Amino acid sequence: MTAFTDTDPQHVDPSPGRGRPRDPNLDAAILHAALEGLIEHGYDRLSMDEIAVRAQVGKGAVYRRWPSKAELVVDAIVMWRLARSPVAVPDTGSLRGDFDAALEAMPDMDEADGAMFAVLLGLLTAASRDSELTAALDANLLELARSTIRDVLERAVRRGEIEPGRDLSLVPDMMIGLNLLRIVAGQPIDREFFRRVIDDLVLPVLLGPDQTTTPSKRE
Amino acid sequence: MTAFTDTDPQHVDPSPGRGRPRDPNLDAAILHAALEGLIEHGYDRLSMDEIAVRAQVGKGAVYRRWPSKAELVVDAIVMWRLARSPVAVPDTGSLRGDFDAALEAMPDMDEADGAMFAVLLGLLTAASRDSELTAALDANLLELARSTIRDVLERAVRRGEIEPGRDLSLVPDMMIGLNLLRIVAGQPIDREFFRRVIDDLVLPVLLGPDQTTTPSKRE
Amino acid sequence: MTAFTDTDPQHVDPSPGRGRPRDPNLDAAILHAALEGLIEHGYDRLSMDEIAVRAQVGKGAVYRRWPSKAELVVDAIVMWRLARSPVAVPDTGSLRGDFDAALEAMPDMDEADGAMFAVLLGLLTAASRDSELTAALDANLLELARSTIRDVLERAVRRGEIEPGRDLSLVPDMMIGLNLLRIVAGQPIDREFFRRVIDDLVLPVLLGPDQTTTPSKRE
Amino acid sequence: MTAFTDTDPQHVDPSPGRGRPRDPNLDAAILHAALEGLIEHGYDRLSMDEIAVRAQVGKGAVYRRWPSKAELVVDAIVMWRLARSPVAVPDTGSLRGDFDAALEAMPDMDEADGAMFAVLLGLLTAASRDSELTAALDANLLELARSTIRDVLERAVRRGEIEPGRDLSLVPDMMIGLNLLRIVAGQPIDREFFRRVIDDLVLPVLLGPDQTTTPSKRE
DNA sequence: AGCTAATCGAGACGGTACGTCGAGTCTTCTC
DNA sequence: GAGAAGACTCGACGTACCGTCTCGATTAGCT
Repeated sequence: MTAFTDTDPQHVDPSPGRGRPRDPNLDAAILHAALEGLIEHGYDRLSMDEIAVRAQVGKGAVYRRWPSKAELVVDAIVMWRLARSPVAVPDTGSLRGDFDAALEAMPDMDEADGAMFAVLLGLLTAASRDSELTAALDANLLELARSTIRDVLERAVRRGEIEPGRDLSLVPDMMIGLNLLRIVAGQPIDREFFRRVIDDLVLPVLLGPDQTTTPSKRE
Repeated sequence: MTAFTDTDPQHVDPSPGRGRPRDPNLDAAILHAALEGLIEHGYDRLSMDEIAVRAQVGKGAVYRRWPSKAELVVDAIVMWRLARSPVAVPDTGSLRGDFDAALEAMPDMDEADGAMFAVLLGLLTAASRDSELTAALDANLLELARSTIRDVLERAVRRGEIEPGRDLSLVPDMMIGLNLLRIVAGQPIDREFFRRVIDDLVLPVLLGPDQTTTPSKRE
Repeated sequence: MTAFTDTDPQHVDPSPGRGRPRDPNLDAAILHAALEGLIEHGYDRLSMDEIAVRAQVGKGAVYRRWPSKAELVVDAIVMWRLARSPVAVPDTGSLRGDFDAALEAMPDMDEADGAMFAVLLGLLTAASRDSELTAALDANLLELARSTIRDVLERAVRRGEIEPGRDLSLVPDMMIGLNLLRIVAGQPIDREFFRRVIDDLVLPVLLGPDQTTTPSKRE
Repeated sequence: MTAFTDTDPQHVDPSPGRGRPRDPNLDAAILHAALEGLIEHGYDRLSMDEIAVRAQVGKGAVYRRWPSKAELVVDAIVMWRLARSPVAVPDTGSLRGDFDAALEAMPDMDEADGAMFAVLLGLLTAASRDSELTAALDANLLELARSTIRDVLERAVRRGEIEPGRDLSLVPDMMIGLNLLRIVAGQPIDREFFRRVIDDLVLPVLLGPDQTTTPSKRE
């Protein structure tokens, strides 16, 4: 189940010599069919038969590439995610500037994106029983967001805007977690919300005094 | 589909008088059977037939009360949540004291709880297409956690520990969101983690200087 | 299961003293409802719930009178049968005259009758696993027809039209069997057919020479 | 619903190139499983699930071939009937000799056959609402018996044993009808009964004087 | 009049079968 | 060999029906 960690969605091409080679167009066709179905029906109501029909492909071709519906759908979402954003935030010279730049670069959510978020959540949770799937999603989606934020923070530390000793490891997760909650509650993730997160939570944490000098009692 | 918003899990009693009334014991029996099955197998592998057999009940009795597996399971989880904790945090006289008390009152997660969280999350996702279901889960589970935290914060404001003008509306969601993320990632929610959230994020935000006096530029 | 042999469809009225007496109107209402449903849907598709609703009666009232759907339907058909024909063939003074009279007295089959025959057959066959039910149908429906024919034959024997020693026991069954076959094959039972049966089969058998003097070899 | 009239029980093979062809072994396996269950439990108590399990087949494979339980069972009975007897009666040189030969060739009814007859009858009834089904049963079962008897009669006419002008069309139906009645009444169809039918009814009709010269009055 | 008991309509109950649908595998023929 | 097509097993789904049971509300006879 190494599918998710590969940048390339398709799996090993075992013996490149003998026989008819796989049609590379089919990978994309299947992923797009999965994505469309996902947006229309959600994970549960999406059937592999429908994906195959949509992609004008036999079910064999699908299962030759992905071992299960769950994993196909994960790859479909990863593809969607990768195609969506540059992810890299430019260095503007200041922490707040970086956040402002990120906000401005943030794409407007259209309807499909909203549906996609819902689906994504669905996947995360459907995956919660399957540790490999969870790990894969974590690596591909959550880590992607985490590292983007981490980059911004590290630059600020290097600039001296943030005290060097601070443990900032929870900050990215805080931001991601808040977004997750918005998705769960069915609320939109827009610039307005993001700005409040930055102003009311992130900047106070980063720029405020270090509270760890007077920690709560430990047992 | 007003089922979820009722405190009482069973639905409308259409014409009270005519005909044999529903056996109220069955509601509980079915919910418990659903919960047991949920913990053992997870949402996908749980079958309505099994629930009926476990509860020593005909399938008709189940479908007379809940129109689908998903909605039954939602109610089962709501019941589980409600039965689990009073959630009220005692007033210790200080913000940090309240948090410490909450940490200590926090129940140890046993295996069933872990499974339950996973299931719960699974449900959130299954619900993401059904706005009523989402709303119900939100109202019953998320709001419950939110209000608990809000109480603690409001007490601190009244005591003068937190500056009165601060917008604290995001703080509860921040804490909940971080937990959600842990669940998604399959990591445990233990006291250690919670303490870090409080020390590294919550207290700095609450007790630090108000950053909103120098907000990021607004377009 | 003495239901079928009673002229009166309802069963024993055990203790005529205490308690509210059964509403005698319901017997007929239920039987008619059963009959209507039978004609509309056939035996299999007819449900006890529907009968109860049609008769504006609780299911309890039905099962208080008949122990099962099969037996209710049998009684419904017996009722229909009894209400339909005088059955007695007048003595015209000659065998052929009696048959002619029977033919003329024979009611025209309307559409409902056709459906009824089909249902009747259905019942006969549905009953074939239940010996008591079979016996009841036999006694109530087949024997009714048998005895009518037997009367005509016995009169002819007394008149001397038929040789006294002949074994005529198969003749009624022959006539009934031919009708049964018509029903099975979905063909109408009309006067034309009946006349052919009488002319081509019954009269030759009754009036022809006794073949039993030269029987086929017995092993 | 042309299934029943086909000699071959399975239905149309829609496009005989594309896709995996239906496994022809399954047709037989399912039919035999149906037959076994039919004999053991009768029509009502026979379940499609049991048939599928017995045949080691998924329910899908059953419903892909037959649209309902009733129609599967009809085909199962047709198969049973076809496999049972060559039905041809040898030419012994005389009418009575032919009948004697038929009697001797007549297989002893074992228990399964008795059950089968009952089931068969049950099917006729279930079929009585569905004219196509009725027609199919007629063609496959009744006509088979009719033609066998007709052969014997035609030979006798050719030999001159029976007057050439006689309308003998009712004779086969008379014999079949009597058997049908026996089945309905739950009585055995044995050689003794059959001999009485031949001696007391069939031979008198065939060899006696033609009564049609003095028919009953026509209106 | 009160008491007892069986009735009534209504509808919930356990159980069981129905016919459908989905996941993942296998098998045919064609390219 | 890969490709489309579609049959295969397995198992859950939600529905419908049977025959029973349980409500509150009648409706009699008996005290």
